[in-house]
Amino acid sequence: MTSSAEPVSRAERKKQELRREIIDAAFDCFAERGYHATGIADVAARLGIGHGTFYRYFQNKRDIVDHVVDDLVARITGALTAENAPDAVSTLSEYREQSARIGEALARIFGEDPRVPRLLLFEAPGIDRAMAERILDLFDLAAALTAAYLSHGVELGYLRADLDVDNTARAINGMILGTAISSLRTPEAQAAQSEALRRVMYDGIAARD
Amino acid sequence: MTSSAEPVSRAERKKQELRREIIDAAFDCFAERGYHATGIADVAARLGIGHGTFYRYFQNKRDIVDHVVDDLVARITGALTAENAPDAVSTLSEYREQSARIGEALARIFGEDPRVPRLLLFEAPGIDRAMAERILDLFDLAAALTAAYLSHGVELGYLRADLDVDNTARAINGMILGTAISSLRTPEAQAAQSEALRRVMYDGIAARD
Amino acid sequence: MTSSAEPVSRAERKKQELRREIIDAAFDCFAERGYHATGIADVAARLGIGHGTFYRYFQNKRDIVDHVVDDLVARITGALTAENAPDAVSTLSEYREQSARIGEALARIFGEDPRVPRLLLFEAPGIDRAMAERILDLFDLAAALTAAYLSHGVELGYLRADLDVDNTARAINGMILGTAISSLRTPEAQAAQSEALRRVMYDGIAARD
Amino acid sequence: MTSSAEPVSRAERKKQELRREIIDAAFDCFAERGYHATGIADVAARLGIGHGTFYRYFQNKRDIVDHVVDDLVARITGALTAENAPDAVSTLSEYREQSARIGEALARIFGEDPRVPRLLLFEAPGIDRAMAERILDLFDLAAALTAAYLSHGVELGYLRADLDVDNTARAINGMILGTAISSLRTPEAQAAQSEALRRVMYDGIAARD
DNA sequence: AATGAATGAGACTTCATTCAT
DNA sequence: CATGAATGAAGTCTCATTCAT
Repeated sequence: MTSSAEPVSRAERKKQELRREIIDAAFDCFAERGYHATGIADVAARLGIGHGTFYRYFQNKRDIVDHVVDDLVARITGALTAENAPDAVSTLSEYREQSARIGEALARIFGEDPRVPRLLLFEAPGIDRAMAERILDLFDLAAALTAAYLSHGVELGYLRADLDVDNTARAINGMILGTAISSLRTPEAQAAQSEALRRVMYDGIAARD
Repeated sequence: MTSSAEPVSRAERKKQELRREIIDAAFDCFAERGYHATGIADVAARLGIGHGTFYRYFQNKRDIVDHVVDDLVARITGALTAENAPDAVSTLSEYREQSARIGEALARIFGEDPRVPRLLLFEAPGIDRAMAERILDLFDLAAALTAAYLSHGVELGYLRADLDVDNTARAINGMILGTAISSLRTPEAQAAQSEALRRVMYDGIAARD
Repeated sequence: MTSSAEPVSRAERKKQELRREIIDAAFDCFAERGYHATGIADVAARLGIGHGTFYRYFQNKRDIVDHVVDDLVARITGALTAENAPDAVSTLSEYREQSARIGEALARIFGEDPRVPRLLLFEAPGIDRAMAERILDLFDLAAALTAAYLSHGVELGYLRADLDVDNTARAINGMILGTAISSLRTPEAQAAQSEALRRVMYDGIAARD
Repeated sequence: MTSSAEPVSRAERKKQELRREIIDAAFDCFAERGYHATGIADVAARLGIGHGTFYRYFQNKRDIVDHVVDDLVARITGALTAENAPDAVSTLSEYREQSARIGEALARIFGEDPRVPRLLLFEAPGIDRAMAERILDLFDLAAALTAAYLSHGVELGYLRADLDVDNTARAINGMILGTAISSLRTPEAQAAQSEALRRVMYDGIAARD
């Protein structure tokens, strides 16, 4: 069987490879110097390609940042949906474990590469109204996801019966957001912050009598 | 006594007035069209002044956005420190009331003018590394402030004795942040979100037996 | 009376002056090197101004060529309508004289500066569909004008009664056009060509018995 | 006898065929969108060939337009020289018939495909100084041709003895040119214009007593 | 003090052409 | 022989900033 008989030719694969490299290089540049301070020439130079080549792969500068964000979103949702489904747990302690796992997954993504939250939270929203909306969409999506987890818990009785799932979901996601932002400066505090987050989340801060 | 004899002359007052108007106009523009999409000419045109005049009041384009942020920060801290001090309360219910008041104050600022959170959270961080740091400074400041409230509560015994005040403060502020961002799209949900926030904050989401 | 009291300030006059200089420089460049081979930088350099200045006076490159054409059209129509009206003549010999005058006026414009026909006939039509239409409009206008002269002659009886004025007008204008094009190469033949043109126009080429 | 033994191999014929198709496609594109707005890729795409292939048949973009013009010129001269020679007529009425035939042939070419005059008169001259000269050469050639017809008529006595053949030739050709241009907008007027043209040409516009 | 005309650095983008496959 | 990926020169246009009036 020759390689030319394969559905994806070597040339095609190489093309996809370069496409990916451009996305990665653009991510590097945008995260490092910011979207507006980055020129197409910078992205191209980082790869050692001509800047005309960039335009063979992406429509324009605005185009690629969408793909960069696509990529990050895929990375995050991939990590989250990997092994955790809302209905995979049935007790509070299982839920705690699950949320710890989720927290760890997020911590890994955000903590290991602070450029991810930097680009998503600090760079992207300022690019454009459209991009700001995309980020807000992401928040909405995350809220819906978290709300599903909460609903499941309310149904099974291990979460408060009177929980306002939607708004509580947003509050919890806000805590995650706060952690992500904090980790931009103090990535070493990640673990403690996750712990504090879960403590608040489950039990609140009020003293119990 | 003539006005010219006063320490602040009429001309000086007028200058300060225009300075303020420029800041306000810049805020309007930046929030409306974004920092990069706004030209100095836009700001000047909004005031009906020549754009050369701008440079008699501010060093450059980058300069003014600092002042705009100064202004917003002052507005927020002013609202917060107005009547609430960490040591003004001594019981849990008083604390709940106080945090409700603070929440209302924040809601007023963020909810009444969504351009405030939009500029602070969506525009500013993407301008510059320096500006991003300023925003992170703000988060740190807010964390310290919140931590002070929590410490006070721990000392007086109405909050958990084992509270990790610093990290918990960041988690709580994250919830506020989440509320602020949500209110960009659904300002009408403000009250419910504040309520949910406080519910999580004090009691968590876990069912009590 | 101070100059500032005048309706047109010195600054305003200077602005109009530069505007005119830019149009002239653009005309020079377009006629010399062609529209597409001319860069805005070339036009600016010819005047010793920054190329950014150009954009203070004209929207873009396409914009100015319209003004250049406006200018040439005004020059031509100005020369034509100066002293000649269709109803100013009443006999054939007067008409011959009038057409000789018109021919001389056109010869002066086209012959003295071959760049005028070059730009109007050789450069402009290839710029754009819109510009080509403009040039065709000019031909239509010229045809209407010539037709008016012919109609007058038919009415007064010194031109053939059965003249197809519209199509004959186009034929005559074609001869003028041919003369203009010929003069691009052999300007010295202008007079002889005009003479031959008028000879054909009035009497045709057929021998008379 | 196999085809490979023939002086022009099948491969060679195929090559010539594609060459011709490229010229035609280029003509289509240039006439449709203009020379400068047409990219080599457009021409190639119209044929479904790779745009690299173009360069195996033509030196460069400038090269092909020369061939396109060659082609059009051949088409026109072919139609003109087909059956009409200056010395084929010997009386005025025969000459009238001959010029009617020539006029019809031109009308067929220009009228049936307005892209021919459009490219020759509106696109080509603006491409280049060299191309403008080529078009002027064409006018000169046409003038010489027409002059030959006129000379013949003068010699045989059916045209005015004192005819300035060269300049009259240019005047007549100008009328043809005017007709061609007019037919860009009103192709339906072709016949009437040709008639008016011939009327002027032979008898002029002046009334006869 | 206010103005806005002038400036030019600099960014994006296109596309004719080359050349390795 | 055909292809199309890569290239970079070149051109258009914007806009922050300066400075003479």
